[in-house]
Amino acid sequence: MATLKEVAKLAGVNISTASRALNDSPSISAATKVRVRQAAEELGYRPNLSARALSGKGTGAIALVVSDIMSPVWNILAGGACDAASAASVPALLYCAETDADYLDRVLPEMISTGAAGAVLGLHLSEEAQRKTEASGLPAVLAECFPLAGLPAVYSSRYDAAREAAAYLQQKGAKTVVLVTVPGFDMAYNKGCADALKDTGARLRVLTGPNTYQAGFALGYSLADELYGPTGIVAVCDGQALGVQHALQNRGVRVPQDCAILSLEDSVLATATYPGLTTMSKPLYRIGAKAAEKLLLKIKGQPVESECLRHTLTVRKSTL
Amino acid sequence: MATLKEVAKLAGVNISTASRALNDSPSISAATKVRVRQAAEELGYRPNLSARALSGKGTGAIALVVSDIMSPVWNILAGGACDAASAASVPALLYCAETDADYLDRVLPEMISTGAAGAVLGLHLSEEAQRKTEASGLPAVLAECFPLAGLPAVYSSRYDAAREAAAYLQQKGAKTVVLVTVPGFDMAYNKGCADALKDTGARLRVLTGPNTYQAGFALGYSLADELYGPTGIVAVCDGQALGVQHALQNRGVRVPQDCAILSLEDSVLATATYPGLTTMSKPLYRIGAKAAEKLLLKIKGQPVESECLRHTLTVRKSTL
DNA sequence: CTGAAAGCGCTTACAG
DNA sequence: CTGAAAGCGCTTACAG
Repeated sequence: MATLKEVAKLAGVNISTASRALNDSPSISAATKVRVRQAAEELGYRPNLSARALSGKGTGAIALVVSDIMSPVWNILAGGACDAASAASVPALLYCAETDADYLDRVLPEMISTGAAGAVLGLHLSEEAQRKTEASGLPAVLAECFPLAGLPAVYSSRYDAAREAAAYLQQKGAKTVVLVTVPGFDMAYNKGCADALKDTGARLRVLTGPNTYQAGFALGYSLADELYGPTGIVAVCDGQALGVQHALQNRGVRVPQDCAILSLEDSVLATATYPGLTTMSKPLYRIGAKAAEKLLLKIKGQPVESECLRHTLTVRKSTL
Repeated sequence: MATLKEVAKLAGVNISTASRALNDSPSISAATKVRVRQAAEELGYRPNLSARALSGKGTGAIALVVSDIMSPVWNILAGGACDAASAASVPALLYCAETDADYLDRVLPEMISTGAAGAVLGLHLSEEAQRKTEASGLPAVLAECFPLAGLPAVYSSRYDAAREAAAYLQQKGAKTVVLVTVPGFDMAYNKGCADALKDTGARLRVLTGPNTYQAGFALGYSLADELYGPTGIVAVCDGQALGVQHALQNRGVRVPQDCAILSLEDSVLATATYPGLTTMSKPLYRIGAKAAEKLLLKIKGQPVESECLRHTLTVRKSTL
């Protein structure tokens, strides 16, 4: 790789002039800039980011941490953040951290050591983890994680999604709404459903199980025996939703006629099934992208605010 | 962040001694090593990777390039590579490149500029792109991409997967095997199926369409009219396979009794459907992990060989 | 508008 | 076994 020194030599200027020309400093004559740029072009010059980092500017690299890149949900968020980073031509470092402890003990120190300019935090972080991140001084913005400390976040409202989903099903005729969720998950889902059904005469049931297709299937199988009258299911994850759906269909329950199903995710699973799964889709790609954009602003010292992005209802065939 | 200088001061040694102690140089007394390490621990010292990179060692960061992190296939490969990198505690830079041109014009120069020590190339690269990568001097290993130039690769055999899939269906009674593939895809799939059916009396049909559920659905719909006798479908991707399956079922074709379906991927889609999709699964996670491990070896100067990893047959309910 | 110099935090010959 | 010094490739006050 050509270095700045060689570029400067070819352009016949001092290395510091070359540096300024390439960084578009206002105190450099247009003629010089042109000359230096041509030289850089000719040599295929690419700045060494490590050197740049060391001399003050930082590599500009941002870290992207998600709980699991292999999940068909977090990978979308990562995709949005990655695209935003590449649009701004800053490198993106990928980290996976499944637990708070792993994040705090391993990932956070590693990010700092690597010289990341900031981090997009696309995973569920406790208040303590959020506080410690802020205390570390590393600029960070949360992605699809509710802000509990001072860090800004880009996220979608689970409460709203659940409330609108339950309301939608109730309006379509459901007398019973079943919320299928995961033990330990955000209670905002429960509250949203409950609020939507208040004073409607429809009742709410809550079923919990692991976030998997198999668990949903088991839940659906037993649910089939207890279905009386028009029912709507709000599932917190696509996998669960499909498991429930297939078990019900297997037991002779017609979807959506006897029982409608709506998921609060919107992964590949939602479209690759028949009948297609209706979803209140989280804008994960945009959340990832926006979080990265805000991070870049924050790194530049600009103030950034938290932002709640709207989900959108995508009606497919699992609801009326 | 504490610097090496502060650690050295606290340990009462010269900075170069501190550096060597931390890097476990053989020419440092055990007692000194202990002292320096305690000092580092006490200060929460973390080496500045940019500085290290600049002074010769490289950041050690490896680049991870995939065609699309949002795909439920490539994200698994990325997950394997990411885990391997973190096990070796080297940072992983994530890049997405959908085309050869984007890879060559944007990603490759960026990786070099960022000072990546090497790259795991988890995308389909033409011979030219492979050659240019090698010429760039950046250590690289291909992941799930057939080696066409000098770069080593970790991949699975498409020919074998297709051949075994077709043979399996034929043995289960299929008189016609339909290969559902994507225009422009590797012809090894076609050849594998053809070879498997040679001299069996079973015939091969090839249908092509985009790699999507919708395209598969359309294909399946028209295929339903032309089904005579026991048929087996080998689909190159899960999305297509499911589309075909659902369309057939929709048209009254029983899966697997009238028509068996086998996919050559094994994404989340395969398990989150009913009946479950039988697959000849590519070991994508292991491919990603192994490619990263080999890359790390290659960076250290050790010779590495290409390796073909076996797929495994996962029988679910879409075949007899 | 441009140049000479210092410095970022490390590693690694070179002495001792 | 340890220290003093040079150097990696940049950026940025400080002079001029």
